[in-house]
Amino acid sequence: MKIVEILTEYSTYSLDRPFTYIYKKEDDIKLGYRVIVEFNHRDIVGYVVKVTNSDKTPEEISQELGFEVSEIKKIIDQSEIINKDLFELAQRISDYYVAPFISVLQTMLPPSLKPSSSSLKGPKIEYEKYLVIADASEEGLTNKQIEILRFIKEEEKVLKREIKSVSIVKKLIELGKIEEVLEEKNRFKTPSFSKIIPPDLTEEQKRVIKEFNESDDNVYLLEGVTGSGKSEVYLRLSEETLNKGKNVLMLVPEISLTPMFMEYFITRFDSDVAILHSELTDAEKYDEYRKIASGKAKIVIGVRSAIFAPLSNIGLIILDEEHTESYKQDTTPTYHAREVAKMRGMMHHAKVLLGSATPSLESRARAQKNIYHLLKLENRINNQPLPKTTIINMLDYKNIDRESYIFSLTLRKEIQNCLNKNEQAILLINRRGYSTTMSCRSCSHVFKCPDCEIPLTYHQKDNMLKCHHCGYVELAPTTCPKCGKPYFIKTGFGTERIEEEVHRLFPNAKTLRLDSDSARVRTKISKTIKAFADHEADILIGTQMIAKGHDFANVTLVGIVLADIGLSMPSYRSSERAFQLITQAVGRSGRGDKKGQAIIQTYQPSHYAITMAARQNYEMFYVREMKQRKAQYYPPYCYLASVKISSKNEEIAVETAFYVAQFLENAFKEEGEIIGPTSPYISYVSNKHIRAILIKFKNLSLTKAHLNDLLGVLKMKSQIAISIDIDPYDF
DNA sequence: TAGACCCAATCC
DNA sequence: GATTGGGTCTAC
Repeated sequence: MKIVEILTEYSTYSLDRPFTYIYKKEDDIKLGYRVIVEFNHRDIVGYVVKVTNSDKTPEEISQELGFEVSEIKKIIDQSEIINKDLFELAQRISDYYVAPFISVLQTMLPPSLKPSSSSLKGPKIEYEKYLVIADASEEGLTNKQIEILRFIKEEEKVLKREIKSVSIVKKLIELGKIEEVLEEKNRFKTPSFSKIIPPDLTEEQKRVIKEFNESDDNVYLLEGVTGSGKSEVYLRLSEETLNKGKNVLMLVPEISLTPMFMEYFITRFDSDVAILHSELTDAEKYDEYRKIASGKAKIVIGVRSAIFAPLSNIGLIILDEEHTESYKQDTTPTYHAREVAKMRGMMHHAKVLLGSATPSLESRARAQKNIYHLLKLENRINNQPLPKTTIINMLDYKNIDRESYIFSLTLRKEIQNCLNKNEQAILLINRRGYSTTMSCRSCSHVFKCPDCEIPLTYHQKDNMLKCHHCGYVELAPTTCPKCGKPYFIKTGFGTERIEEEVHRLFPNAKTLRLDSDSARVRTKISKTIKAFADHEADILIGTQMIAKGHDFANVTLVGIVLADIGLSMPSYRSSERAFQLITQAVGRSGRGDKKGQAIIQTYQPSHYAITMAARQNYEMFYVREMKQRKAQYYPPYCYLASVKISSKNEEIAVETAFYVAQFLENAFKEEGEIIGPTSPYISYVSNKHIRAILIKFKNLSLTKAHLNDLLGVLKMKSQIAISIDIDPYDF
């Protein structure tokens, strides 16, 4: 008999420990298998973390442990779902981010494999039936049968469903002439492209590649202005890694960038590429995952969670646009792909390459201190000039177009010029939907989310009001629920409104819109990007999704409709975020032979994030912002951790938050600075009141110990939920 | 995390 | 007296 320790599928701190079961049957049961067990009157999925043999009877074991042990009901897997490396990685992540271990496993694995009941409904391996020859002798067969037999012999292996003569096939199988074999089917079809000859490298690129190769350092930061050819460096270094027989893991910040990189890799290398991102169906994810795990893929491209790809023998991990916030997960486990990449790099002795035109301050500061090896590309390819940039002060009436309060005179004129020359433009507005608020014209009633109490965004396309924080939606009303009048005011604008304005002012321009609303339709993102690249539209309107990394040769104008969004956000990173977004967006202009320009509309024309982004001057921004961070004591000068307390009952939330703050004050004393409790920017989401406490500290292991103590004390409390975020972004 | 269990409020 | 709802407890 075996004593088996399992973790339950429940991802909560109070259950983050093994539970003991027994298994009497002979079947193999090993660490890393999923099982079904009864747990508190319910069948759930468990994950095996330890198996020991025992001669004792169940009664003796129960006696010894002091509780009744029950039996494992069923074994789900025949092999471990993750390998040893990933298991160890999960432990490190759980430890670093103070997250329940099972929550890490659940984020690492595709829907079909995760230790959770939902995985049982997920797609399974799909097989395809093939026919092969078992006995090629033709004696006693009819001519028709011989025809089919010879055909299969010729082809060696034939898809069963492709042979129409079902009855003959059946007969041949009966006679033992041919037999069926099952092969796993891959539901994701990697597109094919014809191979291209790599471009010549610039002297700068050669120097950077040489420096990378000659160094033994682990982590590199490749800082290169937009258009300086970072992608080509990634490709060359990947090639060398593959030639050494090692594999490459490449992370991109947005789904919209995977097709581009996939094409780059496929057109250059013969090795198999696997893709992991949310445009894939669960079945496709599962197949790609198995393809990687079985060693069939040498290159993996994907977004944040692809850092968990079961790729072995990794030689190089690349994070493109390493500053991107989407690399940080904001739910438990609140991991950052860069940190995980570093952990994996250490474990595999793989080099980690972080690339960006606008590195995050943390990374750049580390490079400054030689923790990362700094590599620089200072010039654009072919010495293309940087786009000419104009900042438009929207407060100045002279700039205002009387026919449009959204576009300034300059932007409107330049869009027209761009269209006249048959060139393309990108308009960036970092806000989706039509209007940011909707209110009643007669009684001023503002439509708000019933669960979060923040104004609802009006979406014209489906005529609905949506909450951008919790996902609440309702049909847009025809009359005011308060006073019954049918007239409304819509203030503030988003992507939909810009698109409408463009149609009004430039009726002949063809437009495409891309934001996370379009991401709801599978493959919409990649299709839109392709359509724009093929010049099927003149103007692309979108959120930050379109600002990063794309290489559209015919784009000569980038308009940032309102650069201030984000600057007013209450976060210590808001300037950095705005600077990066604007710099990246400006960099989309003039990447081909034609000269590009960018127009930045703003109400804060002298804000340093905006002026320095306009000049694409990262170094000056870095120095300026580091001063700011030092003065206010924020990262990279310290570490941050946040504790969020949420409850349906506001009083309990507040009370607990004060208790937690006090507990942490006592624990840290001089070792850290406790801020709060505070009401976060959004303090009421999905019917829950939230309070937060911020810890600024230097000693990470000490902090984790204190946080674990806190969890120990708080475990028993009901009606409250607690979440911990290490290196939070929303403060 | 989610059901069982307990107690109190509420209904007819 | 039965039913419903909320809060608390606990799991191997």
